[in-house]
Amino acid sequence: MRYDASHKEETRKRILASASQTIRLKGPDGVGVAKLMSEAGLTHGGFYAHFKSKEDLVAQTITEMFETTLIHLTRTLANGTPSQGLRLYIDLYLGRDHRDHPETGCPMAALSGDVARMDAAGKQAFGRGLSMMHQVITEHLEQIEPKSVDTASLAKSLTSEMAGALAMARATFDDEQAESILASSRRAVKERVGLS
Amino acid sequence: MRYDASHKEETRKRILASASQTIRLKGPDGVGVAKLMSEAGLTHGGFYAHFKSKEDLVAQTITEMFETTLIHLTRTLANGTPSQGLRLYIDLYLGRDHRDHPETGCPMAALSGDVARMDAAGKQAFGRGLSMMHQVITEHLEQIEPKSVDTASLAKSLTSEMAGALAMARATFDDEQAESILASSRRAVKERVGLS
DNA sequence: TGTACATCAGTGAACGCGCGTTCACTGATGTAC
DNA sequence: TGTACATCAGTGAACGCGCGTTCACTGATGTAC
Repeated sequence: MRYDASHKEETRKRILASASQTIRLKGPDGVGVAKLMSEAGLTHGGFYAHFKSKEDLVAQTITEMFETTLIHLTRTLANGTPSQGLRLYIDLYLGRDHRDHPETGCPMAALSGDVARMDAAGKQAFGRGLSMMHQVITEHLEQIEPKSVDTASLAKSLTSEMAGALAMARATFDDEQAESILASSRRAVKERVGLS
Repeated sequence: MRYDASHKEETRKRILASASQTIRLKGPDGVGVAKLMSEAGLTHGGFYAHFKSKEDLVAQTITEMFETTLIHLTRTLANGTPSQGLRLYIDLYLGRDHRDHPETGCPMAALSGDVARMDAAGKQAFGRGLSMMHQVITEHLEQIEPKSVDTASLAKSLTSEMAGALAMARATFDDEQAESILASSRRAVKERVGLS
């Protein structure tokens, strides 16, 4: 059973990758350690060789989620001109596919409520991710409207609206209502960045 | 131990009132039935005389929360002129006090993530509340800018931004970052409704 | 080259605990006679 | 008016279960001699 030097790290990454999906889907309190380990093809006993506690795992998955989300954000924004890239990101973020797939989607919309109830580690991971999202969007906005009074402030406001709209759309049973919430923010966000 | 006709209903309301606070504070999965009952001065066994299941209780508390929130919204908007009322509501909603007290605050910011993972009853209660919030804000916006192209759409967009900003502010450990997120949306929301 | 031993990622039984839910019971009071 | 009984909100013991965490163990392989 002895493995090469990188094996343990690979296993840790595998646990994180599957946990980050299940946690977004069921919530941090919606899955147990045993389930998370079995999804990674392991038994629960080995968990504590990789993580200090379940809380630690959750904080680490939050970091993971934001890393993946940031890569996706950067790639999407790079499609076509800065304006085209931004339009695409807005449509994807506030689209039906994203609404229906929290497991691979933005952690801001999926987990902010849970993180608000966590202690330091989780909030710090979330805050770091949030700050990177804001930064990437701020820099992108500067390419589009270099004269905006406060691009950083606009980036935060837009991010909050998008995450909020997605969270609201997911929290209603009425499909039409959900779509109308997303459509309202799709329109408003585009208008606010001069894409109307 | 026999009580008058209204006693049972009063007890139910008392359970709902204390549960609605604890559930916003700890999350639906963060408190058990026994704790919720003891907070209402009762023992856990009596729970099922009032509610079909814990899920049922959670759905009913969501309705409760929105009712209280709507009363508060309506009262706040009625302060001074329509513009003054709206300004006050924005400042209170996106203020430090609201951020620090989810237990008496807006259910949209506190519970949307959890509701997204619930089944029909919870989502329906949330969707109904959301729809009433949108309606009250739409009607208020019409008093301020009767010429806006689509007041209902604007109301939804603003609501999403405010709920999103509050949720983000609560999910970071860094006080300055949280304040900056709230400040960005305070400014943006006011600007969007012509209160700058 | 062949043997003995150390390493350590992963296993699985076990822990105490709190969960949601059920149910036989209590006992104060309203109602029937 | 006085007694027997029905009602039913609330009690508390008990249920099976899954939770997070601990720990003695396994066993394939690298290393020492």
